[in-house]
Amino acid sequence: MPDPSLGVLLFLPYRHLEQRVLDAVVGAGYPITLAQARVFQRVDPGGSRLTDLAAAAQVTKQTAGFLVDQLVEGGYVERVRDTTDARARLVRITRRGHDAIDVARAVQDEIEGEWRDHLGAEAFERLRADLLRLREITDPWA
Amino acid sequence: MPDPSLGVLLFLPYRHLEQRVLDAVVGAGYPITLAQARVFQRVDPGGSRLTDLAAAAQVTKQTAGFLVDQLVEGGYVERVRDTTDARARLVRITRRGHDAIDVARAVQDEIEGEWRDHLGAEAFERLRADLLRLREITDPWA
DNA sequence: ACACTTTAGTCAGATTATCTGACCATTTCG
DNA sequence: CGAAATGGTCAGATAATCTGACTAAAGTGT
Repeated sequence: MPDPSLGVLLFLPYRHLEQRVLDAVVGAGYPITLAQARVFQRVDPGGSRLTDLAAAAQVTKQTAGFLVDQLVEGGYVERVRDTTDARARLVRITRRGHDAIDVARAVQDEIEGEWRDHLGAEAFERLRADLLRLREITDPWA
Repeated sequence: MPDPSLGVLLFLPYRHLEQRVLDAVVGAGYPITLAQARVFQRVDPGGSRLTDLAAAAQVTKQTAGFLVDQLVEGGYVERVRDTTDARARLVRITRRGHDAIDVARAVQDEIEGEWRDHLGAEAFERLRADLLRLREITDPWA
């Protein structure tokens, strides 16, 4: 396959990372699906509203609600009252959720280390910086 | 959101690109779903076996077969005999499929142009080169 | 203060994508 | 040749996602 598109080039390492992190988290005793993890990843440390989660994960609020229900079931998050708005509730990360995040972060650091070794520290930091700049024009939330 | 992970940083532009390309292709009169497109994207110009498509797209061959059926239905690909192996068939891109690809490629070029403008030509080429190197250790097919 | 509009979230039902397991036909290899 | 591997399909189950309709609370303008 000659000259893969930038889209594919972005996707390949993304999927590699995602899959390895997911495998590690599940393997460490935190069963979770990919779809659940994609929402979980977006939960703000201070708690998130369902609507915001849905927007960030680019799914409907129904889908987000469905997945949050499962995350609650798994013990990773809890729903608490939003004292500032009686319609809303906040999705908040539990202790167990934080434990799972710790596992994820460790694997992520490990993988980033591999990438740094392969590219060289300079190129690695450059890559990160370039991606951050790209985010400015590709992330509606940035 | 401070300091997003590299995973997220890779994902954001990827999704942006994918969504815009998909919207354009569908808008140009080539209805296709995301899942179908992800398989379609992997069809080799010379034709691909289902098993290879499945591996490249990281789905089971049943799923790949299901999606290829729909691509055939949409007129984007056809299944032809593989003269070298009577068990196999080749998935081959049709004329209509190539037309759809032309639309996709045009949008993709447009987006890459935007990125190049934003990052500067030098950084853009660097990014592409770094991602190519990253592919060496993240793509089982490279 | 009251009607109107917007926002947060849920309920119900349908569709799409995906998997596992079992199976058949053909090819490859000892 | 016979056993094992390979390419693919069939059947059935589950996961993820959507659209549409709805309730309740908040915000807005006169």
